[in-house]
Amino acid sequence: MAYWLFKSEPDVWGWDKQVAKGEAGEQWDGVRNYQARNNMRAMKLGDRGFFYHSRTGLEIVGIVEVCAEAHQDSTTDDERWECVDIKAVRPFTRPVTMKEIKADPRLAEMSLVNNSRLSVQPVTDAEWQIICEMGNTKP
DNA sequence: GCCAACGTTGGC
DNA sequence: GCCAACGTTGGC
Repeated sequence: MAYWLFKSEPDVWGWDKQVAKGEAGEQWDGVRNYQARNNMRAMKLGDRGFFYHSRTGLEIVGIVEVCAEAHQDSTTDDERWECVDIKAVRPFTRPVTMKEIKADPRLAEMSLVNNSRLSVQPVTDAEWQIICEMGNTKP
């Protein structure tokens, strides 16, 4: 199983809205960046991801699961853009902030740290474990 | 609200 | 196919 990180702007689509969608989940639409789209194409059913709040939160607030593999983004007719569906799994016991992530040398390779503009990113197994521990949350 | 970093566009 | 100009993102 692979791990990922999804960035949201909480003003537009935050963790609470994601939780409200329940088991059905919701498509992660609106991505208009090839690298981010390619990451979504690589996702498999059951893959897990961190749910990150950018701009007004700057912290990882929860864990999500891919509940539908890549398909056409229904918010556009442009066939280039695809997205997956994700559903909330559990919130972080304690959110892990960008500050904490930046302060840990083991996490220095994360895109979140060195390519802040990529909105859908891969996360390694090791990074996943470390961040879950930091948030006192079951992986 | 500012601005650096990055991705995309389009003229040549 | 290069690269300058432009638009967007996101941390601060």
